Amino acid sequence: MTNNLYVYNTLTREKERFEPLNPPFVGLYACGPTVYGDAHLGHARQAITFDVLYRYLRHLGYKVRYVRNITDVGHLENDADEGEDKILKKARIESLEPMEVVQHYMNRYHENMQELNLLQPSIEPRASGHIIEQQELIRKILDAGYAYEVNGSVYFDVIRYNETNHYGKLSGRKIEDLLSNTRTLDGQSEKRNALDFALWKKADPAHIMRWSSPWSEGYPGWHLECSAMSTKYLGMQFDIHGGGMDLLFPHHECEIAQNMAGYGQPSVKYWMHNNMITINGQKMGRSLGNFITLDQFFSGDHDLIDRIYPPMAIKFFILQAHYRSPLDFSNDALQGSEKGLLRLLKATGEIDSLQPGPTSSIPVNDLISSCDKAMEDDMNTPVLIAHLFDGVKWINGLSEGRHTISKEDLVKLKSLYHNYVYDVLGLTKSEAPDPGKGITGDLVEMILQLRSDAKVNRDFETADRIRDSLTSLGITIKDKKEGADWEIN
RNA sequence: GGUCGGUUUGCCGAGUGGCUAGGCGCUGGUCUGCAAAACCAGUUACAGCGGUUCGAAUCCGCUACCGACCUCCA
Repeated sequence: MTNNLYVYNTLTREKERFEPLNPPFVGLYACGPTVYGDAHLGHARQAITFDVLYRYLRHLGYKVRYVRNITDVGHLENDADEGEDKILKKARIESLEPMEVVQHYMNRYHENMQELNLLQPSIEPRASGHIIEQQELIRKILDAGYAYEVNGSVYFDVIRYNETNHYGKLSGRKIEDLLSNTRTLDGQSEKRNALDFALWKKADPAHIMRWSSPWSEGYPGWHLECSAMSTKYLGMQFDIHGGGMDLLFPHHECEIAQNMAGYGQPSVKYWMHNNMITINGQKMGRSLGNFITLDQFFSGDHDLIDRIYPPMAIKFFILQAHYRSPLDFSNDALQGSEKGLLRLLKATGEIDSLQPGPTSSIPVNDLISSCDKAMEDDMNTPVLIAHLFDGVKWINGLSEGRHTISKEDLVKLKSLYHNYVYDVLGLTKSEAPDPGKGITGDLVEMILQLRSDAKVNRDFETADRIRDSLTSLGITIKDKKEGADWEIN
């Protein structure tokens, strides 16, 4: 199988030709959420980025196993030996069993992902279900001499590892710099070095989430689950590992170290990272408290949001920026995206009703190759979308008889839009609550019929009065040739 | 402080040496009883200074400003 796909590999900081280890199979692992709160716009970007990659690889003909984990064990609030597990904290605040918290937010996450029309991953492993695998990896790392046990906790020996490997090769750091910049935190006495990170933590008496192990009753370290689960489901070596840029260091750096130490080989061929979403120029994040959840977008229930934004508008907004660029949230930008999306979807739907002619007045093949090239160039969705908009002008022109298209080209054009708009980008017509049903809809239809009658009688005064009244009620009339359409604002 | 990245037209956002990115907005037009919607057209910017080059938003240097990571974070 051949392709011309190039992806930016964080490891080499270059765009590299994508060549799977075992074609036609592709292993894709993406870091999913820690389920202790509602998903926000940043989660959407991560999920959308790798959903499009998954869809695109499938479109190219690969058989992809897409693994996206759910972190349900919880991490500590900071890297010291104290702090509180986030899920535990949430459970305490909400008076729930930790697994109730996990289940609740996991369900909500899945709902949001479905609303964004994302495909379900092939496997969605949970950290809590892979304690044994994680312990086995700890055993391997201990046996290899890259970890040590202290008081029932096991730590990764970064200094030792760095003697034969480069700790920091993914994030472009040198261990000397890291050492000189490490902050002194309390409670690090157990570690030989501040850079060392936990593989297993002994649980203090108040810690509810705990499992038995050869070292202590405790819980796995913060970076271990991804190493253990990616290996279990994708093998010792796999093609792509993705996640948000904020996971680059230390999370992914630690993963690399764990895999090298435990399995003796690098696990990932291409590391891909999506950039952050910013709000007023600053990263949107849970720890910064400046995030807007997806449900808040969908319901319009947030001070910074002017109105309701349907899931597809959010998705299109994200796709109109390249995944490696930061993307700044604003109401204007979001509203612009929504309008553009409607235009694109409308034209895409119109292709089905186009009639072919003897010849084409538009270069369909050029459009196809431009679209293909955009995606091949590190999944450049904004450029792809720009080309699709060029085609929208043509489609409209075809509808209005300003252009002609051959039968052969029409088939190509149709499959181009279906492939990219629906299959690869995963856009759908927004499933807005249909106002055309129920008594409200019937009433509006009845009123519009009265107006229509008035128009036929050239009683425009009455017709306009009806329109003005409806407008003041927040109902917009859209007169068309076939009759009036309407929508509630 | 260290490392990395960014500064593009009213807004969002592509683009890496010469050719209009695109979307939204705005302006004009077509259609329509009028308006809206829809469609069409127009809307040429690249932080500052210096350098390389026949030619730079695009390469190099400096300055200013912004951000990310360095602690959990998509």
